[in-house]
Amino acid sequence: MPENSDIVKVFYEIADLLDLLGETFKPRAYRRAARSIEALSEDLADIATRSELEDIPGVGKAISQKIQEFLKTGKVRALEELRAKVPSGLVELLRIPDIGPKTVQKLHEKLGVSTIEQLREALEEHRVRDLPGFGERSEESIRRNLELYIKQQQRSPINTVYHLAQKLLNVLGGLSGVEKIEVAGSLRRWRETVGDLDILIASEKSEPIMSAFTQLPDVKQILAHGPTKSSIIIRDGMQVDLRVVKPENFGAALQYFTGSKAHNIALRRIAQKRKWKLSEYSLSDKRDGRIIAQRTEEEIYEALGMPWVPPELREDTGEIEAALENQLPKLVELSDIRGDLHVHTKWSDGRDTVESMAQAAIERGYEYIAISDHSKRIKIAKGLAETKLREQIEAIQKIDEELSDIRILSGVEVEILSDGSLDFSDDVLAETDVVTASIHYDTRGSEEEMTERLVSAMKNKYVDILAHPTGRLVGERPPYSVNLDKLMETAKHYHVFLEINSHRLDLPDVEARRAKDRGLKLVVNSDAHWANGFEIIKFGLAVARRAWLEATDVINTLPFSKLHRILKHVHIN
DNA sequence: GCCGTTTTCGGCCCGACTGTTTTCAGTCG
Repeated sequence: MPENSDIVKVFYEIADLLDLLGETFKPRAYRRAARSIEALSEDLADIATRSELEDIPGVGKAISQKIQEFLKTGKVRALEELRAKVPSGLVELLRIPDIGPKTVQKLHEKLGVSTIEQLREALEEHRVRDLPGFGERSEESIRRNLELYIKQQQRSPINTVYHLAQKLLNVLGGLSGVEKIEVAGSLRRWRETVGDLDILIASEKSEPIMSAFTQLPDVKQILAHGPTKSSIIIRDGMQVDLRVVKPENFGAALQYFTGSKAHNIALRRIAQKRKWKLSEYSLSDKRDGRIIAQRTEEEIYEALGMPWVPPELREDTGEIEAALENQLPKLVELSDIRGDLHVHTKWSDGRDTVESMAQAAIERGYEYIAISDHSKRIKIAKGLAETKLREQIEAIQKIDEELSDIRILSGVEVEILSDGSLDFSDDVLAETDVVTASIHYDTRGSEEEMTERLVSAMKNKYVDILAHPTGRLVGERPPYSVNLDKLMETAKHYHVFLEINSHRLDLPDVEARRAKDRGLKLVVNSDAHWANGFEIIKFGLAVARRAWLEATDVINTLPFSKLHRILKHVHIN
């Protein structure tokens, strides 16, 4: 069964090929359709069955037909025809920074370059500098960009970039003349990975700030250095873009640089209809240049007829329509979170004791935590055998009685074995308060096998939570093959809560949103392995917010008095 | 190729920076 993402790839490739053939507007149309489809929470096949493909924004007659053709045959003839017209390596050349369709065309027509390898040769033989409109400098720039492309075409997980950003904000925020400083871009939207880091500063004088920025001790390469906009590569390979604007333009600039690109394009279309234009400086009247809004994001959104849209939602996946109808969700916030149901201790592979984890949770203002150490099958994580687990349950009970500020639940992160059975028998599970099931080993089964394994675990009458349901670890490990629709259906039927794991970012935002759409409740857990580990909940919370989740969609926003009623077997004392 | 509170034809987001030009094209975000 073809997935939406397969047809998305087809349309992006068609767009690239049309670019290379010199088309201007058709590529945009295909990209717009591709983005719309990426945002769907429903299978194209189902939409096609209802003959509603053309209701998708950006999808008209021609694209609708191509979707149907793809669903039927698994191919799109128009794509095959385009591929036949364009040498196969050219599309990859477009991936190199600063090389666009026009440059690729020239490289191919004048120099016969159609692959990365041929480009490298042409650069070595200094043939690129002889192209019309090119010179020594542009040849050198292409050489560097090619190196960059080969070395690191990767986005970094948000947790690593987040801390780098905090450091840069501290340094740059301390420069004289800086009135305001904010991160923008995908980091402000809390995307799970970040390609480059965007920082925005409000100041009356930009040049000194730009000079200081490009002379930071960690700068490895300066990509651009203008009076208001500069880009650098810092030592660990991350690209950082800095933009300085006047304080009165800060709102418009922040809106603009936060993106996403798709969100901004959609906003501009709305502005355009009113004969206005929206730029990084202001929202203004096209006819007389009158400024309508510029100082804050709130003013700009309000002028466009909608409330301020939280950055996490700005992906053009329905948030603008919702905002226009005043139907934005009231997103779950950190202050809504009352506890954490996935916490490890020294008993298995954690670093700290039950007491210190409880103390750290109290300091965060939590009402409850569940200690859920690994089960015996996971030897590498010192998984607990039955006797150890029983000892731990007793120990936790004691500590729970001593500490009046918090409830400590006895939980377990029980391994789902290869055959779908659990690492503990039911009578052992029954002694705990909350059971979290998950998979850590033997993850290479087929989609059917992995799905069946997870489904049979969820059918166990003691399982409350399925932890990191897809198995992915953002930036490191891909998900296992699993049918998430089936998984969600089962979770709903057997009252299992799917986890958003703050360390792995699993479920991913898109899937968490689908889960909500299906009426499931989720739990946002830290998976903390030491006392300072609770703070990473902010990354899981960001996933929840990007998934449009409200407090009522997240069970660990409930007070304990209500939470224990929806878990299957909490022992109340 | 898509779309419609000026439109079923004629538009399609906006501006900074770079390198090559001598007024601009290409790329990016």
